[in-house]
Amino acid sequence: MTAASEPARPRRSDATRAAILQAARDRFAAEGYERATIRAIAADARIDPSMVMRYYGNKEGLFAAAAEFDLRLPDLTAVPPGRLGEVLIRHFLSRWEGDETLAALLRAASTNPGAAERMRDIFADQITAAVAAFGTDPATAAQRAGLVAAQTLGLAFTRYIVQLPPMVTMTTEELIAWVAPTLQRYLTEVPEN
Amino acid sequence: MTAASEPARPRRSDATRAAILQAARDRFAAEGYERATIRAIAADARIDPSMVMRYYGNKEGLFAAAAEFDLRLPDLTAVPPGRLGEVLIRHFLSRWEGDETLAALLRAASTNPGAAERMRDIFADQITAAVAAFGTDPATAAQRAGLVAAQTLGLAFTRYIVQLPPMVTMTTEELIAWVAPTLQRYLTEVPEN
DNA sequence: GTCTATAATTCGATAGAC
DNA sequence: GTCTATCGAATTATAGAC
Repeated sequence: MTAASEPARPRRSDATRAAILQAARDRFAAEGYERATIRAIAADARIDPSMVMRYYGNKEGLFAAAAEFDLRLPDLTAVPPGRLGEVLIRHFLSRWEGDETLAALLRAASTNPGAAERMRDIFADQITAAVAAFGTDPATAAQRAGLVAAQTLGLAFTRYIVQLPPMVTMTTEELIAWVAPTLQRYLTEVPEN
Repeated sequence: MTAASEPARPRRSDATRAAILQAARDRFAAEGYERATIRAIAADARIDPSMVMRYYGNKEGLFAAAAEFDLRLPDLTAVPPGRLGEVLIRHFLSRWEGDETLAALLRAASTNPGAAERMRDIFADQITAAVAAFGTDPATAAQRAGLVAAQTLGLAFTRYIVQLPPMVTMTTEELIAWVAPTLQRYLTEVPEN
């Protein structure tokens, strides 16, 4: 048994696996879960479709591997309290401009239950933890995190998926100027009711 | 030629057509465009699959007919200027709670280009017109409309599609209290940059 | 108007040679 | 590790009987 504990030796198939994952992200991001076919992904990666099955078992396993995503949220306790909203939206925009994994998740989450569950885990857990960590009113931390996710995902959905003209045209700085105060309020202000 | 101009005489097939459209909305809303099959829709409507083809030509035609949607935005010029955000979000929530057409559009727009185009038309045209009508800074009217659509669709996406727990749990009044000030700012306040 | 039968594709997944 | 061949199932869409 020479397996299970050799992180040092790169397998020869690692390049193939990486090519498959990259092609899978592209296809899932562009076409969603159902329309992205294993055959097309394999063709993009210049390998045989059966290799995809061999490495990832089935289509769901491939998606699970391709849709791994970490928001990489910064430590909000180290941010000046008045600039939390700006830091957050700036981070989100830079995090997913140029990484199509989020687009793949967004498109797939609309129709695939597994993808929706992953989206719940990512946004609920990671944002809730970040929001709860810096301590505004623990009783409403989950609500605040949900609202941040709603505004953030709405921006991504309209800008990258539906591509509403004004949302596509705006520069990132314009978006930040508009949305930062919204997130700031969701994070720090006391509800009115 | 007795056709083309008899809006008075109800065809005997109208009940069938209505049943098909209702079943189509249900399926498209629950499963998205690709996974909703004509066979399943026909079975729900208790008719033969070929009838769907006969009435609507093909799957895209069926979706186009089923996804007809009007936001029915109120006349914003008749609203007290300080309550625009609240009126808008309250209207949105009541408009689509209980009408699955929006859910069908949201799910389908993620993967179907035609559905995305329809979503652009609805939200860009209808909201832009409503925003432009009451006259805050015409130069940024399109941006404001886009931001309203982003926050609104993000709410719908997280509450009805992805079903983030906090967004599902909140009551409509809680949502209104949180989101109304956001829309109010997008509609009426001057950008900071 | 309604249904049967089926054409024509396409897909995920498997078996097995090399 | 890689590929060929193919199965079995599901889909949209069509042709045509009644």
